[in-house]
Amino acid sequence: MTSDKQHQQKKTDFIRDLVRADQSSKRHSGRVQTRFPPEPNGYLHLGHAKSICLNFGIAEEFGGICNLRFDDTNPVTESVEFVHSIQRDIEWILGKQISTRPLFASDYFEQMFEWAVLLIEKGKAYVDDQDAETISELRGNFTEVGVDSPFRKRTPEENLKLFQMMRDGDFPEGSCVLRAKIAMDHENMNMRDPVLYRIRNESHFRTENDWVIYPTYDWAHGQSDAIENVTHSLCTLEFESHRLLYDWFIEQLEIPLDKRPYQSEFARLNFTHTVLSKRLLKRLVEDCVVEGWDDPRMPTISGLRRRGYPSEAIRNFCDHIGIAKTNSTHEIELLESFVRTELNQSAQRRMAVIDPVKLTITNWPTGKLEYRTAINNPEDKSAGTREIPFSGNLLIEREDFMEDPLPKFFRLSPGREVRLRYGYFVTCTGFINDENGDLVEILCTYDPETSGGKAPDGRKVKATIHWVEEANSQRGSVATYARLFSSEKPDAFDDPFDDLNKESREVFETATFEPSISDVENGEVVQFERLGYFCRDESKEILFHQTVGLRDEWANIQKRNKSK
RNA sequence: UGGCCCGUAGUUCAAUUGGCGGAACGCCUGGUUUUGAUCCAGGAGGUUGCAGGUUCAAGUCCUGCCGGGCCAGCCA
Repeated sequence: MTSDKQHQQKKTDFIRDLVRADQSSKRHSGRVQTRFPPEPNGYLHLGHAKSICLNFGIAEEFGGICNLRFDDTNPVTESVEFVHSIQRDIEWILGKQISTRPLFASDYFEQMFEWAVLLIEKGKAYVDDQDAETISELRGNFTEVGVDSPFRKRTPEENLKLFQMMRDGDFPEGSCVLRAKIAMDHENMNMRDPVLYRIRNESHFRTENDWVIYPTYDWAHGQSDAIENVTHSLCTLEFESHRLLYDWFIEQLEIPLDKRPYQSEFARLNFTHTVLSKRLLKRLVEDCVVEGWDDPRMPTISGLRRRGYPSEAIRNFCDHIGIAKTNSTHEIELLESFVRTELNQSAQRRMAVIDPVKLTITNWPTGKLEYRTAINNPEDKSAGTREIPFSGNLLIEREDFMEDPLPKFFRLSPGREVRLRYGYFVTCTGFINDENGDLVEILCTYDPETSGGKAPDGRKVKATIHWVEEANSQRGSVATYARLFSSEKPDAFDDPFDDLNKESREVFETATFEPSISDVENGEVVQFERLGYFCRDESKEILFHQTVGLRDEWANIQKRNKSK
């Protein structure tokens, strides 16, 4: 972590270099202001986390502010539900409240209308009566120039009158639009007379029925930045070719130099084994592949929060990956390693057996129950200790026993001695299978001299396994998770859903826990020793979601053997 | 097909702006360990997309190629 912090201090990505240069050359009088501009039409995901850390981070580093602005220019898809979820997710990612109140592009509708009027007066915009299909056809393509609309030469007076009529609701939806008058033969397609306003007879979640014309994103975005005094308008690579258009608007509207936002573009975040497009995420929810936007398998902020990811880990991850213009896909393992680093420090340890099988200590005094002392967090002595009941009737992980042990399998098998964590050394003397040949019980003897897990004669065991005392155990469920998509790049499939991993969730409904599990609060993450980190669900019953597993050398050995 | 952007280790980023190509994660080996975890030490991994050019010196500057991304919504 130290090396990361050092790295961060001298970190110079191309955007910070630019901001630093602008600040020292006194552009905008040295002021730095950014913004995070989501559209309230869906839930935030990991890609947004990168942008949130960037925008709020730069504002903080350079002594400026970063506003949350909702780009609510399309009443068809947006709703107040998303406003709330977005705000909550941002504050969770940031680990603190946003210091400024949220802003809305819809608050600037009147100003944008006036600017559109100005453009018309300058002869730089016109009302076009062509339908959407015709406009598209006449726009041309990469090799052919576009063709002027027959309505392109309408006079400013006529356009002014028609635009006012559009606003007044005199025309049906789709009958006309307001277009910028730039150049139909421009090599940049975005400059071929883009649409500025369209008619939508829809109620907007904030302006309600005040408007029937709505600005397009292209028309609204740069001007919203200018209104808010944004100095550095940071966005993803796909808006690179729009920058020319945004600058053209600002120039035409004669926005003063010190109020002009300057756009820089960075690569969006991608991960292996998942998708990060709103469209596909929405489909996962609607097709019931997952159980909602906050399903622990979703790469949404709410999904990760439910799964137990610490926001600190996400922030550290974003700091670590930096920003660049190279399209890139990160290994999801890298994020997970940040999660482990964080949780290893903070999570209390508990014992749980998620796939239990009986272990009976045959030489244990009948009816005897004793308590063993366990350390809550070896990385944090202040977390203290707790007492765990122990007897001759235990449950252990089915995985921790093999009748015929594979090479390098160190755990229990007939004749072998292992340590029960915080308990005693036990030696397997036998096992019982049912009529189907399935293991139902393991028989052991214990060595009373090894109380606390140490042998006075100094003999060693190769494995320590976890356990739960049966009579005093708590019962509940544990869900473990695997990748939602099997391949590294599901986007490479014609339909990424063909790559869905059908076994992305496994629920252990007969999981057992040590009694102190009831102290774990909803939403809290604990480490189940030797299993991984698990987050308690908000539900009343005992239910844990696997946050991330521990690094697992045994699993690596098995994987290697398989591929041989 | 036109325009714009991007190519450095398996992955993601560095390289004091033209001066001996490094780090993190992953992988491998060893040590420590009452979690096969953590922690510690070490290792493998590179023709800097390719070919020219400028220069005492090029990952960095120039030219050409190759590969990838984005743009032809009244989505954002």
